[in-house]
Amino acid sequence: MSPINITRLYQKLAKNLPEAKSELAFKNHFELLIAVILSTQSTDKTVNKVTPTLFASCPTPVAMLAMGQSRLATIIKPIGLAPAKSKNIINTCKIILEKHAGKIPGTREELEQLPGVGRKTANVVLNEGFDKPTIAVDTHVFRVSNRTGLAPGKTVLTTELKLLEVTPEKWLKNAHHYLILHGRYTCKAKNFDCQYCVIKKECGFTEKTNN
DNA sequence: AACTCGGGGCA
DNA sequence: TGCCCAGAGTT
Repeated sequence: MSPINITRLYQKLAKNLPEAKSELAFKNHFELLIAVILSTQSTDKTVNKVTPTLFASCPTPVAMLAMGQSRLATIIKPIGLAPAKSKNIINTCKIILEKHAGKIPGTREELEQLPGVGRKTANVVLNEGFDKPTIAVDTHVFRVSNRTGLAPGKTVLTTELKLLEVTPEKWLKNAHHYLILHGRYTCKAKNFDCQYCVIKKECGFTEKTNN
C-alpha cells in the first residue's frame, strides 16, 4: 500500500478552492464565539444574515444578558434551532461574566464548559480566534478524511487527531475549509462523481460506486 | 447509540 | 415538496 501524497492533496485543493476561508463576520473574540455557536447545523452565510443586527445591539455579554433569551430567540430565528441556541448563548454569557471576567477563554477545556460549545465549535474558536493548531471536524471533513484515506478514524475525535498528525503545518490553518468545501461540492455523501475530482490521483478511494 | 431540535439549501 | 444536514445536549 502506498501512502497518499498529503502535501500534494492539499496543494491541489488549495488551487481549486482559493476562496476556502471562514466567511463568518466578527470583530472580536466575543462575536466570534457567538457566531460559531450560531453556526451549529447552519452555514456561515446564513449566520451572517443576523449577526450584524445582533452585535449592533449586543456587543458584549452584559448587553446580551440585558437583551434576554426571548428577544434573542426572535432575532436569530432565521438561523434555526433558535430556542436551544438562545438559551445556550445566555447561559454562556453568564459563565463568561462570572468565571472569566467577561473575557472569552482561550483553552479547549474552558471553551467546552460553555453551553452550546462542543469539540467542533471549540476547535473553530481556537483556530480563528487564538491561532491554535486545531482542525474542526464536522460530518463533511469526517467523510472526506475517511473516504480518501487522508485520516481514517472510527470516530470524529480519532479522525481529528489523525488529521493533526498528518497535516503539514503550512496547511493547518485552513485544512478545515479545504476539506469541508471539497466534501460539500465534490466528495458529497451521496451522488458524488469522482470524474470531476481534482485529487482523484491522491485519493485512496477505489470503489467508484457512484449514484 | 439513538433521538431531537428547525430553518436553509437543494434536487 | 421532500430530503438532508457547516452538531450539541439529553436520555
